[in-house]
This record gives sequence, structure tokens and C-alpha cells, in this order.
Amino acid sequence: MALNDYEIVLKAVADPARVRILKLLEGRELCVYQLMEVLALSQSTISGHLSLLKKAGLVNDRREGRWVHYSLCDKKRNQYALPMLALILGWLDDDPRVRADQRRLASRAKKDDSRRD
Amino acid sequence: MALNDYEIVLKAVADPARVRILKLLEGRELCVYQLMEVLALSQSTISGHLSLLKKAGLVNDRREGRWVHYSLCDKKRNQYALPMLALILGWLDDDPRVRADQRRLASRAKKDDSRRD
DNA sequence: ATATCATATCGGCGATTGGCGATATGATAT
DNA sequence: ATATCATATCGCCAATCGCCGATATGATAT
Repeated sequence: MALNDYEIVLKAVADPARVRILKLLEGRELCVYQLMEVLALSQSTISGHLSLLKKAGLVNDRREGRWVHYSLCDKKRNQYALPMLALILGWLDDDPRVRADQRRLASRAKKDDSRRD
Repeated sequence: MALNDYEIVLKAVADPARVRILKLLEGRELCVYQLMEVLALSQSTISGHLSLLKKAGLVNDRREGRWVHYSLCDKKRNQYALPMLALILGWLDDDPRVRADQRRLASRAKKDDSRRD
């Protein structure tokens, strides 16, 4: 049923925490742990959001050792997922919370860099 | 806040009953009473959905005597409303429930016609 | 085998949601 | 003023949601 697939995608993107995740995944891969720090939500909460986004066909996961790298989906798993992604990723760049997320992610990345031997 | 406006629109369109309403409003005006009959939901439920859609800037209302005619929004009340409408109205024409809604609406219209003196 | 680290899943809690019937409002008609 | 019709709002209930801490899983290292 088309309406079911529609609902899964729309409910997935209708939550603020989940769009913030999608905006953070724009152009890069991230792991649960990084998203935890940037969004200041518990590990189980982040993991739950990600599995919902995955179920909707909005994100991919790729395991590499103990880390699981999440990225925006490329394959068509749900007919509504990619067009919806294309639409909403053009939005929210001017939102204060989204901007703050980007800044926190950037400063985290710097710390990681300087910690390298 | 952009994220707030986003959430209002997305939550509004993420509900099956509300998309069905939007699909029925495609190309015509309808009153609460007609939507009640087609969707088989109570009058208060339909009215509630419509006021939510209106708050999101997705529909207009136009009072004419005791009837209130609802239609898809034309003015820009929420920056996300019209692009989202444009996207999702291209969808769901093949969904069984949506098709059944259209049929019920059509047969209702016929009855109305034959009842005219 | 044991320990550790990253992630996933489970159970519980308060808040929100979608449905309803009952009641209130607003417009028309008598 | 009263009645009627279409719609809006209110209060309630069951179901879902988003969060958390606790526990389970899966991979790596010793």
C-alpha cells in the first residue's frame, strides 16, 4: 500500500531530532557516538532514531569494526524517501539549532584531528 | 524559528487521514460535511484535522452562510507548506484507499445532482 | 576466556496524538 | 425569540511517541 510507505517516510522526517540528524549527514558519514555528542541525546535515543530513518529508506548503515557509519541513502528502498530527502535537505540551513549542530560537529572534528599522533 | 514551522507542516502532512483530505481537495472546494461522509470519520475529527491543516498553511477556509468551504492554500503562510504540497500531491493516486475516497466523493456528487429540482 | 568499546534492544515513564460524543458557536429561517 | 443546520471546541480515553537507564549483542584486543 502506497499510503503505508508514505506514512513511514513522512513520520520519520516529521521529528525535529531526526531532521537534525539528516542535516548532519549531508555530505558525510557519521557514527552514533558523534551524533550523541552533537545532539546531546542518549545513545539509545540516537540509535532508535537511526533505525527508524533506516526503516524509512532515508539512511544507509555500513559497519566497520565496532563502528557503524551512517549516511544518507542512495538506493531506492522506499519510493517517497529520496524525493522527500531532496526537498528537505534544501531547508533549515538558517535555523539556529541546525547551525549550532553544524558548529558543534565542526569543533568536535577539530578535537579529533589534534588528538591524532 | 525555521525548525518550528517545518515541524508544524511535516506533522500535519504525516497523518494518513490528513493526506487523504488534501488529496480530496485537489482541484475543488469541499465542506466538513462532505469530508465526513467520504472519510467515514466523525464531524469533530474532520473539523480538528482541518484546523490543523489550516494552522500549517496548507488549506484555506471560506465561509458562505453556514457552510465553510475548504480548499488547498494559495497564499504563502508557511514557507514549507506550498513546496511540500506540490510534492505530495503528485503522489498516492494509485493508493487503494485514496482511489476509494475519490470514488465515494464522485458518487456523492451524483446523488447531490439527482436531488436537484 | 575476559575485557572493552560501539551500537542495538528492552522496559518504563510522561507527553502527545487521534479518535469519539457532548456541547458551544454562528448563520439562516420561521 | 426559537429552531435548525453546519461547523468548532471541549473533555475523555486508548494508543503512540520520545526520552532515558539498563541490559544484550557484536567486534576487537589481551
